[in-house]
Amino acid sequence: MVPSRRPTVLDVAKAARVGASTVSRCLRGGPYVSPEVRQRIMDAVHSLGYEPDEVARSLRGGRSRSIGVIFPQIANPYFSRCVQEIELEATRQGSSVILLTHQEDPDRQSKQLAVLRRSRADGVILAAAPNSDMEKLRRELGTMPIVALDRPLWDDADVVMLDHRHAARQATLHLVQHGIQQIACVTANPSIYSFQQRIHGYQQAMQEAGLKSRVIAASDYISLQTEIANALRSKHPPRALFALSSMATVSAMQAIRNVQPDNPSEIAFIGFDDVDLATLVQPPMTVMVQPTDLMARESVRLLFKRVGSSDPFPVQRIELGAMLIRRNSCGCV
Amino acid sequence: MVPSRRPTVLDVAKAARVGASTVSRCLRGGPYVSPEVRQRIMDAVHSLGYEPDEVARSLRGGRSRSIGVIFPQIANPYFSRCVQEIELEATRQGSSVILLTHQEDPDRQSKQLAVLRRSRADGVILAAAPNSDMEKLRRELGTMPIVALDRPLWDDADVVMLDHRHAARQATLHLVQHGIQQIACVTANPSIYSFQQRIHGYQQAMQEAGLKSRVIAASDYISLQTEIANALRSKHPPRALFALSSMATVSAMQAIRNVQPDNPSEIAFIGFDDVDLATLVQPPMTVMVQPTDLMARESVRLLFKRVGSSDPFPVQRIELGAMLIRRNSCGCV
DNA sequence: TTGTAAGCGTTATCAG
DNA sequence: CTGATAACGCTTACAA
Repeated sequence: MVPSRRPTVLDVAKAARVGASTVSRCLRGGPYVSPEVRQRIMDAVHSLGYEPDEVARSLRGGRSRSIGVIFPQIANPYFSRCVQEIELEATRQGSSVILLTHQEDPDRQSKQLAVLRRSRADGVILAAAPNSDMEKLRRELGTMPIVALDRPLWDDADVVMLDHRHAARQATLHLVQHGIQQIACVTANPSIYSFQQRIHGYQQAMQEAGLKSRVIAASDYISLQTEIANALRSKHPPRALFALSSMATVSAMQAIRNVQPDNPSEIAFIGFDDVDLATLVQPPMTVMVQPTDLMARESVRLLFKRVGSSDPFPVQRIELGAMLIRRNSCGCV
Repeated sequence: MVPSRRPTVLDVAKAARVGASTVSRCLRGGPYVSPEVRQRIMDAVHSLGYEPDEVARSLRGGRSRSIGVIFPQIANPYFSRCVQEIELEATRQGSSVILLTHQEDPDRQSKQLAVLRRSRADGVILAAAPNSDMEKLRRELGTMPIVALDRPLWDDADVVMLDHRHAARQATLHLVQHGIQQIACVTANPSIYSFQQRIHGYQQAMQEAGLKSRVIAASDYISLQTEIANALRSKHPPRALFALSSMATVSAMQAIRNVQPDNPSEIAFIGFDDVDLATLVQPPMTVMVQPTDLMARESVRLLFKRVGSSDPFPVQRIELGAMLIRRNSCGCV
């Protein structure tokens, strides 16, 4: 009878009347196996339903065929798309994904890194929490290669991200070209790198245009909305809003609707990251979209290149451009 | 000097001048360790920076402290929220999440299950692909406990899901109560269980009301939109649309806009799952929302209960209710 | 209370 | 070409 426990190489070896190492060699496509023996082994494998045990493999070999992904959170159009694409690419490469979130908290991030170290992840893709202690983080990585996504780490760490500054500058300039002068920028938690850079890009564009910048920030959805509404009702209200994330986009749209229910197009608008119904609000929303899939895929590929080759190649810092999808909220017709 | 390789129990044992098993016992909070020895061990652990190796632990102990999550896809408001909540709860329970997608393809699903088996996942949370061969799936699980999410498996498998039928029936009835008679239901791929059930719920409500049902289905975003537009332009167009998913929601809204750009509120509308800008389209969108976080959390808890206790307790089939968020698109004022 | 030794399932090494 | 054997790092009997 078939033993109730999972069959091991030894069971296969016994059934095929060969040694364990021959089974191993055969299974991993190694040479030095006579066709005849190979046949016997394969038969045994199938009849026993043998499958190699990844855990034992990892212990023996060092490689765990899994990569860690640590993101701030997942329920957000940008990160969820990244996760999807990473999963697809990792599966293609025969690795699995251990998914962890740090919720923008460096301490939680440390814990999650420890999880990956202890489970011997082959590498890490990380969108780091703000105020991370980089020296510490570097140590916490141990020997795991890392690729930063969306937010860079230190100088000689691979990173794949948007050219946040440039993207924000372009969006702002677009608004300027529509002849608008009072342009405010609205953002969630500005201690986050990507938002910081976008703020800089916005400010730079405003300065170039000789305009005064105005940043509206708040860390949660609701208070951001209130802040924006206040600004809109103030003495000198902004005539255009540039939202730096999908969360800020929703807050801003909400605020506009509350303050200006009858004529929302009075206030020009550009959002960041495409949201579900962007085409269906009135006026249809102009947005900066990131090449999310590309970024995610590249980060995985880069990571696997690091994992694969022990001799290091030059650091890669990939900064991709965003695309402005012009609909009508910006003032375009 | 500290060895360059990661320290092991043996290094700690040596440094603390005790046996390896004492270190192990001490670290896992076992009894039978004198305070004095414990101190020496702890010191050694800290000075060496020792961390137990999960891989070795799994190999020895059977438990891998990781659970597998197989979803159709992730870039979707419903599943991404589920993933987020599952990650949070799993982390709380000291396990990590291996995230996999099957893209509604049973073959890919089989492969992903194999991944989990081979990496000895402690359990699986699965939203199964349509047309899965349940007998096969059951075998493919091996000894891993499973909890079905969103879509059930076989009779004696735990499941946490929406009462899809009831939810759809309620939404439909709500439309009926507004005095509308021509109500069409629009859905993506109707071979998916949850959509099937929602269709049944819709049909049941229509029948109860003595009305004729009409289901508009297509498997991709674009063709669904075309189908809907055609229906809307037909001889006897529906006067209300009930979309069964967020994807269908977007298609439907798009179609309404294309056909009826000036007066979108001519066509009543209820969507499924809250989308980003649901409050901001005109008229604000009425939607059925699922208790996503609760469902995700419960599925993890249930799974861990199964993993923890070897003696089986009764099968749990948890069906939660959805909530109708009444805004204005349904006809409410 | 503590230490020794035997695995867990694989694979690399190195003799046959 | 093939097969013992020794790790990989940990835990769990079983002895001491």
